[in-house]
Amino acid sequence: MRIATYNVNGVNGHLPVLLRWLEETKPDIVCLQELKAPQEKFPEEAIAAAGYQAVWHGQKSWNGVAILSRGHVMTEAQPGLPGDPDDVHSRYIEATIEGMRICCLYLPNGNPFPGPKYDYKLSWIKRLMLRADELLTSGQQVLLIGDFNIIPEDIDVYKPERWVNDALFQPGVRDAFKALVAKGWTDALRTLNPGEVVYTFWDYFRDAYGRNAGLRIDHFLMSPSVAGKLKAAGVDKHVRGWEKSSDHAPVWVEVE
DNA sequence: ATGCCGTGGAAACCACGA
Repeated sequence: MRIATYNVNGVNGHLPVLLRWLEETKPDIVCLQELKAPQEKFPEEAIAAAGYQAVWHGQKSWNGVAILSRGHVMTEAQPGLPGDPDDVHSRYIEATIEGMRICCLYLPNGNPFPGPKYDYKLSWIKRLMLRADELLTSGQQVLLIGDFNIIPEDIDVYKPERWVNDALFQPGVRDAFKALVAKGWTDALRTLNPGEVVYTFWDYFRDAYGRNAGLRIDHFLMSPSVAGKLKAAGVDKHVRGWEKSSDHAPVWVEVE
């Protein structure tokens, strides 16, 4: 089974690229982030015509997340990350597919650092870690998937020294990612590509993609029972080179 | 060293992204 994640940077603005990629790679499960569309403007019909059932949590202008399933029953969809009833951002949705709890997340960017946006990022991470603890102790098969807006290590950014003041590269958020791994979550891309440069995002300007000046910020974290079935992981890097592409590339894993 | 590009929504610019 192939599971993928893709920050689409506007699900309607980049719909042709999304549909082309779905047709080309036909993943079984897809997590989408940055829909940038209100609930009623999600392109449900086009996604259905491509063969996918969908659940989503939209928001006007910004954020927005979705889970797509191709030929596998999707149940118990639950939007929202617990822990703060005042948080109105659409950044999190869970659903169950084939016995796996799929958690699709779009973690706050947090820039500029320091500041209230970075504080929001830290508080959001705290809530995510509480939910992650719950899911891990439940013993079920769980995947935390999406745009974490965290650069885990120096190898995950083209020039680490340029990112030391950036919210994506602060010790505070990198330590949180490390803590999740230490608790038993497997970083699928890093585990299957040890010591290799693997990017998932390239800026639109300065020909970042052409220069391969990228970041690894889209991640799969797997609970032990799923990690044991992990067979492959990679990035559909060529999609970033398509006309009218998102600034992220799709990322995928294969599980038994 | 830097939103240099791009999206969405409102208003012919602004907020936001990483």
